[in-house]
Amino acid sequence: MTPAVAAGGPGGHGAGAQARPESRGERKERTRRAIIEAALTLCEDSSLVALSLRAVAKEVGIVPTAFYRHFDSIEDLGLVLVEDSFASLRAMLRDVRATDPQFRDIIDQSVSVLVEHTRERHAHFEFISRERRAGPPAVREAIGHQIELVERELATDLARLVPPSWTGEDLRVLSNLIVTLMVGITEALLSAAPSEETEVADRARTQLRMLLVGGLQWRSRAD
Amino acid sequence: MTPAVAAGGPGGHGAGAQARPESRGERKERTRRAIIEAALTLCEDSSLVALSLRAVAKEVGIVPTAFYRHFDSIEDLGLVLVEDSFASLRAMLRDVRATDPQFRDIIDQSVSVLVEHTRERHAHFEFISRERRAGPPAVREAIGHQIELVERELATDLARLVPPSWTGEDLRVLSNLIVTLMVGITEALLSAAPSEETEVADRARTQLRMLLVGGLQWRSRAD
DNA sequence: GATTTTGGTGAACGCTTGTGCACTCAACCG
DNA sequence: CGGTTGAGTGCACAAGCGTTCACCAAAATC
Repeated sequence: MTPAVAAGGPGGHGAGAQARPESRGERKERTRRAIIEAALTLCEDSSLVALSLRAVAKEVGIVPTAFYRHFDSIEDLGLVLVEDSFASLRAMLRDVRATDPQFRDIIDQSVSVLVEHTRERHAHFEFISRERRAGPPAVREAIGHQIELVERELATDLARLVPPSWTGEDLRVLSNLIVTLMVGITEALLSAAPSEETEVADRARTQLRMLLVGGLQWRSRAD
Repeated sequence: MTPAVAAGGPGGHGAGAQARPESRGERKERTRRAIIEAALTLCEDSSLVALSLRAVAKEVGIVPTAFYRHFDSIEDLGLVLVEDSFASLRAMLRDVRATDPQFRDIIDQSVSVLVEHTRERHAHFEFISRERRAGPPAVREAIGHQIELVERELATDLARLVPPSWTGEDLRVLSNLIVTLMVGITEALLSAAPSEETEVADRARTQLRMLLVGGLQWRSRAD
């Protein structure tokens, strides 16, 4: 028993080897998290579809069969990873929205937040970007669904920034355009060396400005 | 011997079993193509990193070891698939450029060409889209390099369409923006049901218009 | 304190995997 | 015609795979 779930890290926050009992539920949750983290790490340079249950188990330090106490299959695990990753993404969106809305330039702020979160939750963003197209069908679907939700939310946000003449369809088209570009920017950020990072970010700011100028003008001209 | 490379399909174009000799080189090329095609088909619903040499061999109808007569490894095969796929993409770009340049709307034409080629070379475009992020490192790099080349070519094309005040940097930023959007549109097209296809295409046209209006105006305003 | 629950164990199964090696036999070439 | 070449074969191996099953011991429950 007692799996080698190192999980948290070396220090923890209690130096003394106090070793308080730790309930069964806590322990289970701990190895569960360890499995999730191991999977995220291991599939980083391949894909979920190439990830083996045994490799995950070995990384965590449990026997392969113990895996089934937590997940039915790798695909099942994948769906949890989708949720986890989109939790990160939504945390980022919250940060974006939290920036002072009457600040001179929303774009500068948003890109900065994106850069920061991409660096901090690198594995999560890479996971989404990779499995969105290469993952098992169910995972691909789940990711697609989540992105669509984000798109819809952005559309309602945009409604407050554009002329009232815009239709819902117009909003969805622009929203989709922005999300598509943001995905592209994020992917560029992910495969950029640390030194190229600010270069990519600056380019992204310019591009978003180009896009917003066009998006807003396009419609008001067509009225 | 005599592998079961069905390759072409049932009918062929010569009904009589004339069976002319076929040189050794021809035969080798034929199974080589069969391997490439089989790999493209098999990794369609997973990824190169999950593709097994044996599965490819079985699909082609040869014994696993015969694979090595043509490729060193799956990754080696992958690099060939990259070249093949980008041959398709470049054929598309040629078609795009071939559309009458003084035609009223380049965008409408370009999207139509994109839709057509995406349908026709579905497997190639899916391959690029998937392996670009999920493939073996060498494959990812090769794809990234090819996309960068396309980006540069587009930049020189754009130079003839924008005010002469634009710098090379401006051109590259806009080019990158357009390519990023086109990649996004292609991916939307790939995962769209046939019935949604024209809807995605219409949206794409609107988005490209938004983007070009913004891109061109943004710079002339900043002068 | 006795009983049930349950996360983790370890051996075993039937497959698939990549790769090595000795082989065949038809196309090729001198 | 005789010798060489090389695409494809067939077997073998060790390693890895997902999954099964009976089992254990500690936590949880009664």
